[in-house]
Amino acid sequence: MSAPPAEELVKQWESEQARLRQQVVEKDTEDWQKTPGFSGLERVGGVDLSFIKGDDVNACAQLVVLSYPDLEVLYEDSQMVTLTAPYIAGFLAFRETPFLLEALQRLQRKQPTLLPQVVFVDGNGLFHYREFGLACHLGVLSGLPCVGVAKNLLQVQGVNKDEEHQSQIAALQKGGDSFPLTAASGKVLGKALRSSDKSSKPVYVSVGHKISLDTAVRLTHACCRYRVPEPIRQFPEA
DNA sequence: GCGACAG
DNA sequence: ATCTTGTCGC
Repeated sequence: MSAPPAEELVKQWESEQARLRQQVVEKDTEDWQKTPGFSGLERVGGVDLSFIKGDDVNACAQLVVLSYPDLEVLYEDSQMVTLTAPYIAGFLAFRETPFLLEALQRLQRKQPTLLPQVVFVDGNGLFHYREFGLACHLGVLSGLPCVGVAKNLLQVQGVNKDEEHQSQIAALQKGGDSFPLTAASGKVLGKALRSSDKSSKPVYVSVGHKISLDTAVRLTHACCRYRVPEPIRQFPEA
């Protein structure tokens, strides 16, 4: 048997994204999201896959749950996994989601009361070529509210890393300041957020699932001690 | 040929 | 993603 050509795979993945895209909920669905201080929010999660050296097949899938607002570790899980799908920009979810979901399912089985009320994901949500990045994918498949936080700008739908963008970054004065990432269509796909007073390089926040963009940005800022939100900043060692 | 390319 | 040391500044 021969492996399916990459082109065929990509077509298949595109249609899968289009199908799941319809299930994304782009607004606040939880009570805690609607309060100024997120009252009722007690657990925030983060997921990530980390690699070693030049090995792009074996990775460590990690899930951490922190208390809110103290951001103390309540739960952590690390599992070595073997990846099957290649990394193709725009299709990160097909490579990582299965293992992130497994981690959430292990938690649900062992300590369901520790399930996070929102999950931070390394990568984009709606800020994506087809408005369905990793954070949306994981959100829809898990049913949990998810927030996408990317450390680098994906140049997509007319959003460019040009001089205008650079000057908007320069105008972010303090932690919490942000500016919208607007697609050619006019839709705001995400926001560039200065996540702390000390970091001049912003993070790129977008809706994953079951949360509004403004709430996602506000929550991200509330979870940042440094540039990257605590739940996805640094994970325990493998 | 050159630039872009979440993780 | 990951490889890597020092260095400059507060």
